[in-house]
Amino acid sequence: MTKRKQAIVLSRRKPTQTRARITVETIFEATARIIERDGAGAVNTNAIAERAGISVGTLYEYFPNKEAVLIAMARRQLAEDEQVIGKVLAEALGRPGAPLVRLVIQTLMKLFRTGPEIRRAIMTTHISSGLGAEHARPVQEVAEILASRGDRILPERAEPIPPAALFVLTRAVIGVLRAAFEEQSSLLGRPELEDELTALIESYLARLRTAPG
Amino acid sequence: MTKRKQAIVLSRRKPTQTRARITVETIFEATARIIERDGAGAVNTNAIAERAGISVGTLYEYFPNKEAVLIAMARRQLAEDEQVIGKVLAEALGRPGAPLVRLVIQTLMKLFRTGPEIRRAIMTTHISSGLGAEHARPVQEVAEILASRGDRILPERAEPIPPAALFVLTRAVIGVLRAAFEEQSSLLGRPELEDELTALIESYLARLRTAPG
Amino acid sequence: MTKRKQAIVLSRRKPTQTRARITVETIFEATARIIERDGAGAVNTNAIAERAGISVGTLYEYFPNKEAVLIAMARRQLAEDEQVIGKVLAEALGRPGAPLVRLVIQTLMKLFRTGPEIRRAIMTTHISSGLGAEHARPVQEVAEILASRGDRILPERAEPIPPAALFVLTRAVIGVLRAAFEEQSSLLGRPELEDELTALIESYLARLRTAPG
Amino acid sequence: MTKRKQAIVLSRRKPTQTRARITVETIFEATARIIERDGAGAVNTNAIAERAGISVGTLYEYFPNKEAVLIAMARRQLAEDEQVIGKVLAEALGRPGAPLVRLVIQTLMKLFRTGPEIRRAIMTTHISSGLGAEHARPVQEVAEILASRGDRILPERAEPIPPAALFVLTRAVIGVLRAAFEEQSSLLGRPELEDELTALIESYLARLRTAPG
DNA sequence: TATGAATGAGTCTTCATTCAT
DNA sequence: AATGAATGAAGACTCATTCAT
Repeated sequence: MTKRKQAIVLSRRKPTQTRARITVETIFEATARIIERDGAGAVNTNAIAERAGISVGTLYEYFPNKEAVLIAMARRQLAEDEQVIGKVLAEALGRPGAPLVRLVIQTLMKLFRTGPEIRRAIMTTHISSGLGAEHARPVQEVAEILASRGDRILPERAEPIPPAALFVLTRAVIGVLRAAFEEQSSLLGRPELEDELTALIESYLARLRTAPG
Repeated sequence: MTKRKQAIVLSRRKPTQTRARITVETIFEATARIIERDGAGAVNTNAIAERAGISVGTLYEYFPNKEAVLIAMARRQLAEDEQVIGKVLAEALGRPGAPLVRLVIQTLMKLFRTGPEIRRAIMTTHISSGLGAEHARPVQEVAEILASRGDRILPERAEPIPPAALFVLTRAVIGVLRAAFEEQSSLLGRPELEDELTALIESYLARLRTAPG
Repeated sequence: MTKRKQAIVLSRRKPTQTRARITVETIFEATARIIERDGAGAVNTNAIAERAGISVGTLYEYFPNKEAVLIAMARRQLAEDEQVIGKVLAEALGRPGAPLVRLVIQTLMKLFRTGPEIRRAIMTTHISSGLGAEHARPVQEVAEILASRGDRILPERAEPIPPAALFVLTRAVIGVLRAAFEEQSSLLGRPELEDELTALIESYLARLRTAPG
Repeated sequence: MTKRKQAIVLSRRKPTQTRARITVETIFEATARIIERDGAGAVNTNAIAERAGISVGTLYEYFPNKEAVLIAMARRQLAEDEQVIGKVLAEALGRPGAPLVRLVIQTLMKLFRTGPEIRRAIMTTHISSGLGAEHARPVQEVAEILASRGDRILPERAEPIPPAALFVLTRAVIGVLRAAFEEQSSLLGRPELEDELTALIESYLARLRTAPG
């Protein structure tokens, strides 16, 4: 019995996981499309399953409940955001003189511009589920990198940026962007917003540089 | 019949309006308590009516649908916020040397700290209903006042603050505060947050002062 | 049609093989544990298979449907009960002067006391499936033995005990015990119950002895 | 649909409590008919509502959940049983020389004979819900009356019947009857069953009369 | 104006059963 | 023989809204 069981586990492992990933992806895709076409209110498990071309039962094989689908989507989105920003940052850090803050903000703006409806819907669930803190992770990550690279960003400052400053820095950025897309502000596409947001952060960083530790 | 009806309406107008205001207030109060005690998910018209001590029918006499209740609450909250901030600002402007920005931020922080659950719930509906822009009104108002009082806030600047700058300014502030309470950050009660947020705004204002129009 | 009702075929494969018997036993064991831990409502084929360490498919290889599992369990339990009582009876009959009725009742009480939840659940299904008559078989068997041994139990009586009397006798005993454990009566563990039940049967037997055939 | 609506209109005219009673009765009636026609497994809230000519919502206005409907039915049945038996008993006690035990058993048999499917279904739920003890109430009541009327039933006995004896007495009777209808025994309609059950109880009572307190 | 019983479409979720591997 | 992912019908329950009184 034990022998057979182990053999099966080993042999089925790979194909199962690949198929699972595909199914999950299909579910996310279906959910996104529903939000896009009919609004967040139209999201329900039956609709998701139908659009995904699977049965509700299968959906529930992958997620314990409806909320879990949205949370997983939010997390995946956040992880993707992190990746994108990380890549931009890495590239910029390797290029002396690159406008770091502006680049990051540009990247964030681009992210927020694509599929804002979907982003809003999944993030709302995410926050409602008490997972709001995860929300700022992509920017937080960047901020931490910038903070640790004090020699480049804040050359005159030896001490690390205090937590409150980091919090303000990151939440200010995403707060402005969130507001812009929540309000469907016409500024979202415009360079002024990018300029001002960059100015906000840079002036703050300049202050941090000279502020008493 | 019509004649008499009108006469009655005219004669009862004032008491009726007072009663209406009381009923509306009772509905708001009931809704707030439900959110507070059982979460936003427990809010439904029957529950509101029951807790308010009225019938669902009456509720629908005052509001066309459930969403309208939440929107009205959000608007009232926003109006109240405006009042509070306006008062603080007026007082501060009358007192030369008062730390305007800090005072406003302190006031905002206090507002966000009280009944965060309720605030979040009604604001979420508000935003979902596409009314997100109203959301920033209290701060916007202040910002506009400050901007128009350029002589005091931005003495060296003649031109009005551009819209994008105003947007960034206001949304950064509420974005930070929103994040703090959505994430239930321990920073919410602490003076560091106030300090850093004040610093953020003041450094930005300083930059605006000297920036090319 | 997902939930296809099949004709009652009690088992698909004959457990002639040792492995088959082990698998069936494992299924019973798993079912019993689920009832014990989470109640009869938690019994479902997927859960049984999972806990039994087999796949649902395998379960369906041994039983045509869920109901069949419970019925088979009930029957096995009943057969076990019969065995136990038969052994007690045989031993008592070989020992002149042994309190037959009391011994049987003691044995029955002990049986009902162990795993009452499981017993109830499987017996309920058993009865619902119209197999209630089998339910009294262990006691019936005993009663028939006693009846046939009229010379010892009812010495003055030549004729066999009529069916109605046998029915009343047997069902009264199991009825009292069933009630005791269904009502979770505190009497279940007490000697008074045993005494009174013995008295009930003995007084009835005494009457039968003298009653007109 | 129109038909139903009118019926509702008519019933709405009556006082609230009367209407409620009627609705509850309609729900019970519908449930009983479903059990009768399609078995206990066919009972579901939508079916009940449909057959009752009301909406599911209305059903849930009267009962918190499906189980509650069955429990309420069981309780009403039990109360009715009590009433019937009480009446028979009162009448018999007023008539010296009346065969009390036999009359009660006759009455019980008649009760068990009518609508056995329904009785079984609602009583099964009742027991599953841990309310099994209520199940014996009608007979218990009678037994207590008989016990307190010791002068008539057990003239030589001064002390009250001990609880265990009462338990055995009552559960034996309902146990036999329950078995008879659960097994759909052909004895249910026959006088032999009545005779033997009466004999069982009377011989036990005779023993109790002379037994040491 | 107020009432609140009634409505019923809509949602989530479960689970017995199948079948391709 | 065994597997277990997939199925999808079914069912419990909710709640925004209406309307006759």
